[in-house]
Amino acid sequence: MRIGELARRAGVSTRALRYYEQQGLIEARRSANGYREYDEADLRLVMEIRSLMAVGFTLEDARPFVDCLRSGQPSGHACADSVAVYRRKLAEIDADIRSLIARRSEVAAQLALACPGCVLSTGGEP
Amino acid sequence: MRIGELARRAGVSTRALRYYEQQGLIEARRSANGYREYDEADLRLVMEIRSLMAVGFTLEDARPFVDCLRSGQPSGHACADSVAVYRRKLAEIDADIRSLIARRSEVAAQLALACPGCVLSTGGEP
DNA sequence: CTTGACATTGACGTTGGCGTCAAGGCTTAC
DNA sequence: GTAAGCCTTGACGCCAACGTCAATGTCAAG
Repeated sequence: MRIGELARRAGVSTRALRYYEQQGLIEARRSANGYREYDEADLRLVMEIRSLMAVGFTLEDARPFVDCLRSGQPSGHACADSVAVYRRKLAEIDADIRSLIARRSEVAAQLALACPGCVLSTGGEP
Repeated sequence: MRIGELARRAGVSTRALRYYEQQGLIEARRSANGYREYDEADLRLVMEIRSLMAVGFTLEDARPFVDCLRSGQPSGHACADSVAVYRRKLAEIDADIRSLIARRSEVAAQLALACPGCVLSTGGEP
């Protein structure tokens, strides 16, 4: 398939696909007229990238998963590097959550000073 | 005082101060040679900005607080606009926390699939 | 033949909050 | 006079992940 079809099927823009290629995440063979040609394996790569980005991974974070799939593994998280990224991202997310909770309490305290009673009506912590 | 002293006392760069001025957050009168001249009130403005940024506010978020102080209020959160920003930011932070927690559980689930036992050793949620 | 839908590369724009030169002017101390 | 240390404006760089435009090529259908 060509880039437009891959984009539609993967739910991304053609620009994004060219960008992924530029970043070395995906490759395409070229047909005689210079058009990129993709197959079903490429679609799986792009879907893997998008599902990882959907949970907050960067393209660099996604790279080991893509490499894993391209190395012939049936799933992107079957490789040690991918698992390492999972663990690192989990730690990052935990740190972010802790930081946000700390900020929340600081802001809530300031709001309580500025407008007693306002904090109670905001709905509280999740 | 001139820009260098204000920068030192506020703990910011001179570049940051010029940027705040460009964004209309602070003003400076000019001495005969064209140098910016600041007073203690300006120092308070900059400290207000920094303390807000320290808890994740953008410069735009800080604007109502600065306007409040410049209007003669003794504290930046004494105005209705400031309180509104506090409430909005609290809601934003809450949404961010919820989103991060959702991502965390998705990533943890993927990690559990990829490497059973890994999740338990990461320390758990905050 | 031409229209239209596809494709190509290249390059600039976006967002926020500055960092980092560049090229020069002012002031004071030696 | 000259070195040091302050200041000025202007302008490009950075980070991610593309969006968007430009100018052009390809190909099947009418």
